[in-house]
Amino acid sequence: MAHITVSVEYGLHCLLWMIGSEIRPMSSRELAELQGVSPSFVAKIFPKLEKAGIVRASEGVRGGYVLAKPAPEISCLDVIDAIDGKKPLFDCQEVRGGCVLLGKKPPGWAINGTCAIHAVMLRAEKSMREALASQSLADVAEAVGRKAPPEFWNTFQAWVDKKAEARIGKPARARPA
Amino acid sequence: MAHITVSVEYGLHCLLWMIGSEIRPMSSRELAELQGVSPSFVAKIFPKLEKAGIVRASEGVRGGYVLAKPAPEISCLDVIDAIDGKKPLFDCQEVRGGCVLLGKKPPGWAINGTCAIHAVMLRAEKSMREALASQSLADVAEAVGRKAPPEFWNTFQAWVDKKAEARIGKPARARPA
DNA sequence: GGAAATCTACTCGGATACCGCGTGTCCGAGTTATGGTGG
DNA sequence: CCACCATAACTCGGACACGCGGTATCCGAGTAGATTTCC
Repeated sequence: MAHITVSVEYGLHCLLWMIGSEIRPMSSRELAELQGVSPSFVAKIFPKLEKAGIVRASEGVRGGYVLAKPAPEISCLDVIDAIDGKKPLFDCQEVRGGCVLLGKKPPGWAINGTCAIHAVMLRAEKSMREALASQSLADVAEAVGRKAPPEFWNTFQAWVDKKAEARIGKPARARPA
Repeated sequence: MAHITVSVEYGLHCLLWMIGSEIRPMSSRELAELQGVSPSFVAKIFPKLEKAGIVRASEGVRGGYVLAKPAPEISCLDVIDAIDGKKPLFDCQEVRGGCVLLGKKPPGWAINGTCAIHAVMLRAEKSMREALASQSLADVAEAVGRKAPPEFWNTFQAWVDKKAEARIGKPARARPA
């Protein structure tokens, strides 16, 4: 298990597919099927992205999710914090205050301010977060687009259109009984 | 639970206490008692530090651990990797290869090279590791020493000496039967 | 022919099990220093 | 007085349970669209 979870990975991949599809919402089921991952799991991720203001949900038979902001304004860090909940790199246990030499009531110099070890971790965490914040969804999408051949996007668009059409024209068919 | 574990925290705190005590080894029990943490847990950590070449173990009744290198040559990153085992920040599941549009045998352009999302994570991980590698045990110890009053170190030395004396003069007393 | 009601299938959203890693504890093997014993 | 030996307590080192967070799944509430029916 790594610090950045699989949920974040799925979320980022989904968001990349959603770029350019701001008009026609994509459902969590479509996104899951497209990538060959568990639909239930993907469905669990998106409510978090919606609460964070990264995507906007629309309900109903032709509903789904749409990016709530332009891709350049969504950073990887935003997605990570939205899904994993801003969990810290390091959880200081305040060991310094438990030293037997300090007694039950440690003096101020021992517990005031930030623990020196914690400070190192905070600096490292800041570097990490800055690196993640500097990369937007658009940046990542551009890197992906540089590799895929142009024809692939036509194939993708055709797949989306086919799925969109399959969602209409079926309801209220001949009554079972 | 955070990415950097409590084991690392305990290990770093112990190593800080060991600086300057290169002659008289400190046992894992002493280090635990000094800080008011579980002796069993501390004892579980040190074998990893020894295998990584950070500390040197000596056995027997007056045994214990000693820093294997000068404090300025031990970085926080060394300790983290030694205890937590160089676990990555992000574990890429290669989602890109599972896209249904690519079929069972994805073309080379889709799976060659590093996944774009993975690349972002690797850059962030590199930044984090560099920040951790730039801080040595000596640096952290200096930050701690700047806060503690000089008298405190005398108290600490006295405590160590008392513990060292308590370890001798007891074995082989009058036979029970 | 037009408009309202109904019905279906789809959507989101949260609540519920399973599993693996980290935390915490314990016990066994080996070694060193001590104290006594014999020469 | 010196060298040897047995003893005991301490050390390290790895193997064994408990609990929490992440992964994966399922089911219920609500909504938009299409069909059907009635005027």
